[in-house]
Amino acid sequence: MIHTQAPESPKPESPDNQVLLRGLTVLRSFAPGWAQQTHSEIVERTGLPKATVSRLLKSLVAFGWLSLDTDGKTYRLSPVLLVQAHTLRQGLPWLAALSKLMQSVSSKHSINVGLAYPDGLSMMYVETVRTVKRWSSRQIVAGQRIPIESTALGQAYLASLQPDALADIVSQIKASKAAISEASWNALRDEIHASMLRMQSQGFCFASWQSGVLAVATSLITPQGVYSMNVSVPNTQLADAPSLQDLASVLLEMKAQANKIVIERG
Amino acid sequence: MIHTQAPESPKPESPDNQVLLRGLTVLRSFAPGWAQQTHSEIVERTGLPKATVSRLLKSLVAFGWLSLDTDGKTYRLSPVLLVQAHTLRQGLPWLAALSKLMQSVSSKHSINVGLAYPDGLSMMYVETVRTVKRWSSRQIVAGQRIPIESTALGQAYLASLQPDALADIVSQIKASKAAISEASWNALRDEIHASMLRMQSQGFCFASWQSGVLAVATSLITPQGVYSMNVSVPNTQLADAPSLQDLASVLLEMKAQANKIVIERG
DNA sequence: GGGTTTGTTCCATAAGGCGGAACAAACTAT
DNA sequence: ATAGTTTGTTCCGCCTTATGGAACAAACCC
Repeated sequence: MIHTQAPESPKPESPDNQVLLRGLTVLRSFAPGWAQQTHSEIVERTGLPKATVSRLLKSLVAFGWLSLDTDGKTYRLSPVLLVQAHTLRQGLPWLAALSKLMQSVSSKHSINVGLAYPDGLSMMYVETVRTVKRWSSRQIVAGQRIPIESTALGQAYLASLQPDALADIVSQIKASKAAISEASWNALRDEIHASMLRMQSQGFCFASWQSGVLAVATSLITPQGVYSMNVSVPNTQLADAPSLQDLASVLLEMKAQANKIVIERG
Repeated sequence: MIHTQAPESPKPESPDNQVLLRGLTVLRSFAPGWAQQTHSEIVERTGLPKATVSRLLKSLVAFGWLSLDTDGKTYRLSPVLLVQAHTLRQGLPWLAALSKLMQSVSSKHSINVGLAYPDGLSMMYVETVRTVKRWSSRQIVAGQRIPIESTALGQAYLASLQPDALADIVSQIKASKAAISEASWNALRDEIHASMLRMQSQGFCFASWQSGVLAVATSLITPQGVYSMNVSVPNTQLADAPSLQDLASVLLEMKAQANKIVIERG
């Protein structure tokens, strides 16, 4: 039905489920920073025709995936989505036990602990435990995304990939960074490479340029895919601040126990 | 495209967006207790034809809304959904401040505090704060659903409805309770009625038959719809346990402050 | 090694999605 | 008030693409 498309159209790829894709695209357009949108904003952000968006919005509201404010203009995701989030967590059989482990590690060492999952070129936090004592400047909560290429969390995931998959992601990253200079691109590339080696030899990795925070991360392989865990502390100069080595040993100990949990609760 | 439908089909209502509806139906079939499903389970639970489900699953995985386990058989919601949940919360402008309020109330009085939103015939927790001290038997987390008609939380919501909307919901509840006796239905009906009167006169309500827990609730009206808040404690016989009146006054005080928050952050 | 369950691909048919344009309604600035 | 602008909905003929039974393939299980 791609009436828009140029007439040549040599049947490119997958003629699959236009309507569904478009509806989900609208749902996706509600991303962090765009939690509420009007019809015209959605039209602009998705690039879909006015009439189409109008129809989709009506359906999405009727089906209970979007809700309309009392002003009759502002759309936002329906709170019912939280049920899905709840179900999702419930379906990760090892998550409950791992979450407890993360909490005990966090409170024992007064460090922040996070579990993340890859999402495109980002890592997305699935579960986080912050210590109250050492307050971190940025709020870190489940669902939040951070760049994949410049964080320990992301590099730990990259290190788990097969060479071809890695090459694919790296080229995507490069494409997304068209603006940066060749030199800093090379630096980034080297950084990633070094992290991979460190993962292989020592089992963890860290990203040197995360400002204000000292963090190490490692991967966690589950039947549901590759996740990534980190521990971090604000990068203070306090005397009792843990060293990189301290963090790494805590992390590796936690990883060992996490692996056991994942295997038990498959 | 309703090839299935009986041939009469006098064009009943809305011929709107079949594919989208069906795709979302599949997503919805991942409900609490059904966090992971195979193709055939989905076919059975949704009632859709095999071929259709096959196509939809392929699309939903490709679009990143479902994920497939490494066994190639088990589908579950993609962790990326947590981004949507995060966005959703971010889009409730008053939620962050209200959450802080809830936490301070909870820790000050050692009680559990909850915020919920109606979802069909259930109330769904949007935010919960449990005290560590008095441990409640049931785990209460965001996304969890509880019946609307037999809880303080639900009755507080019902009390906010217009008469016709209320009648509609009540008849739905009755329909869903076809099995119960006329007598206990009448008892339930009276209970709801009494709660409504209590809401109007005193501003809060409670449900007497929630076992093991003493809870009071009230409504919270926002530009995004009517929410419902409760405070509760395990129903112990301890000497220092708060009375119903204690809870109610805490709740009403909290409601007053919550209303201010909602108005400020509209 | 036959029978059952599970899942994918085919294919002719026509249902239902498509989007430009016309229309309606709500703001805004004179 | 009034004209112009922005925002959103409905119409409608065209035709793409969703549809589901059936055939097929694969895994599973006595």
